[in-house]
Amino acid sequence: MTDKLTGAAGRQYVADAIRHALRSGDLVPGQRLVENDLAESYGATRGAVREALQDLAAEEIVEIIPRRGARVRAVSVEEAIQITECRSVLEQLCARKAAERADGEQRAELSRIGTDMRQAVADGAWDAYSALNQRLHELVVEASGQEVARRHLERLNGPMVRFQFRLALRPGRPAQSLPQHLAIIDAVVGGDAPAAARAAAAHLDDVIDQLRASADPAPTRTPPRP
Amino acid sequence: MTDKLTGAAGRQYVADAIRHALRSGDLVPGQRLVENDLAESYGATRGAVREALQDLAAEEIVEIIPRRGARVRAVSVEEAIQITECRSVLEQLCARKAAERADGEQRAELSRIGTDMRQAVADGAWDAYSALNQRLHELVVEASGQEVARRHLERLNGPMVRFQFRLALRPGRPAQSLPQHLAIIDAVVGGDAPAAARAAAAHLDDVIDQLRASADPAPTRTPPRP
DNA sequence: ATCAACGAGATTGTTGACAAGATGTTCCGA
DNA sequence: TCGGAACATCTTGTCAACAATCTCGTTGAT
Repeated sequence: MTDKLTGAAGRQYVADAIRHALRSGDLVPGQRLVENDLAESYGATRGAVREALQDLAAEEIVEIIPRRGARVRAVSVEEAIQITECRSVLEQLCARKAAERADGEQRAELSRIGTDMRQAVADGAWDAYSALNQRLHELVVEASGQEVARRHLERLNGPMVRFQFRLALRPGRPAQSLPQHLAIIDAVVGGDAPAAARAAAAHLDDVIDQLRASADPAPTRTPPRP
Repeated sequence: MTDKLTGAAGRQYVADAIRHALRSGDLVPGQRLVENDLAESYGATRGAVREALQDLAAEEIVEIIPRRGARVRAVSVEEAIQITECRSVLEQLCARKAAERADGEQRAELSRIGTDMRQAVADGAWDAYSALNQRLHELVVEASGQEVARRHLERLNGPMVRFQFRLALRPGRPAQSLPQHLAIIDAVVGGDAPAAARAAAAHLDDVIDQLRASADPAPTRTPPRP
C-alpha cells in the first residue's frame, strides 16, 4: 500500500486526476466535489485536495463557494464564445510571430502535420486528427516564442474541454476545419506573417460560428434542476 | 487590539497589502517574503498569509519555490514586452467590441475622460493623468462586455506595476500618449470598430517601443566603439 | 587562505483534532 | 398536505504544535 499523497506531489496529482475525470465525463458540471471523498478516492490527504481545488479554481475549472465547497463550474455558450474570442486574438499573435521566427525543424514538423492531417481526414481517423489538431496549435504557440501567450492560452482552454468534445463530434467537422488548418500551416511555413494571422482568425471565427450554432435555438426552455 | 485576520478575509487583505507594497516600492523584486513576518506585520494568521501567497503566485506576482519560500518575482524587459503584446491584442478586441456595444452613458464618460486628459496634460497634473489613463482602459474593457478578456487583462497587469512606474516617469511621455488615448476615445465614441482596434494597437505598439528603448539605450544601430 | 563538514537557528510543510457553518430529516401543529 | 422548528449529520475552516528542510555562520583540516 503506497503512502498517501501529500503536499506538492498530491496537489498536482489530484488536480490532474480531476482534469482528466472532467475530460472523460466522469465529472459533470455542477457536481459537488467533497474534499473527503476526493482524498479517499485518490489516496491523498485532505490538505492536498484543498490545494488542488484552489489551483483548479484559479484555472476557473471549478468554483469554490465559501463554507459550501467546490463544484465543477458550468460554462455557458456565451462564455465559451468569449473564451474563443480571446483565444482568437492570442493565436493570431502567435501565428504571426511563428511565421517570423519558426526554425527549420518547426516548419518541417508543421508540414508533416499538414500531410498527416489530410491523411487522417481521408481515412476517417477522428482521434488521430484530433491529436494532430492539438499538436498543431501547440507547435504554433511554441514556435512563436510567446511564453506569456502560451500560459494564457493554456488557462483559456481549461474550462473549454466540454465544448471541444461537443464540437469535435459534429459530423463533417474535420472536413470543414481541415482547409483552415492547412491555411495556417502554409502561411507559417511560408513565413507570411499577415496571412498566418488571417488564417488563424478565420479558423477561430469559424469555431465561434459553430459555438453559436450549438446554442439552443429555443433558449427560453429551462432545463430541470437536479 | 483587533482580532487576527483569518481565512478568506485575511487572504484578500494580505494579498492586497502586498500588491500595494509592491506598487509603492516597499517591496522590490527578489525580496524574500517570510510567512511569519508578513503575518506579524499585517496582523493575520500564517494560514491566511500562505493562501494569499498562493494567490499572488497564481497571478505571477510572486514566485514560490518549494521549501524555500516566496520571493517577489523579477520581470525581465523581454517578458514585459510579451505581456504588452498580449495586452495589445486583447485590448484591440475590447476596443472593437466597445465601439460596437458601449451604451450612451459609457460613451459620455469616455468623452469626459478625453477632455479631462487634455486638461491634465496642459496643467502638468501627472497623477491625475495617470488615474484617467487607468480609468480609460478599464472603461473600454467594461464597455466591451468581454468578461473573459477583462479577467485576463487583470492578470497580465499584475506583474507590470514596476514597469508602468518606470515608463510613466519618462519626461514627455504623457504628451506623447495623449493623442493615442484621444484616438481610442474618438473611435469608440464614434462607433468605428476597426478604427478603435487600430488606435488601441498603435497605442500599445508605442508602449512596446518605449519598453524596448528602456532596455537597451544603444541598440544595434550604434556599433560598439573601438 | 580555501574548502568542506557541521550544527544552531530560521522557515516552510504537514497533521490531526476541533470549531463553525450548511444540509438534510423528522416530527409536530394547523 | 403543508410549513417550519428542532435536531442530527455532513462538510468545510481554523489552529497550534510538530516535523522536515534550508540557511548561514563557525570550525577545523589541508
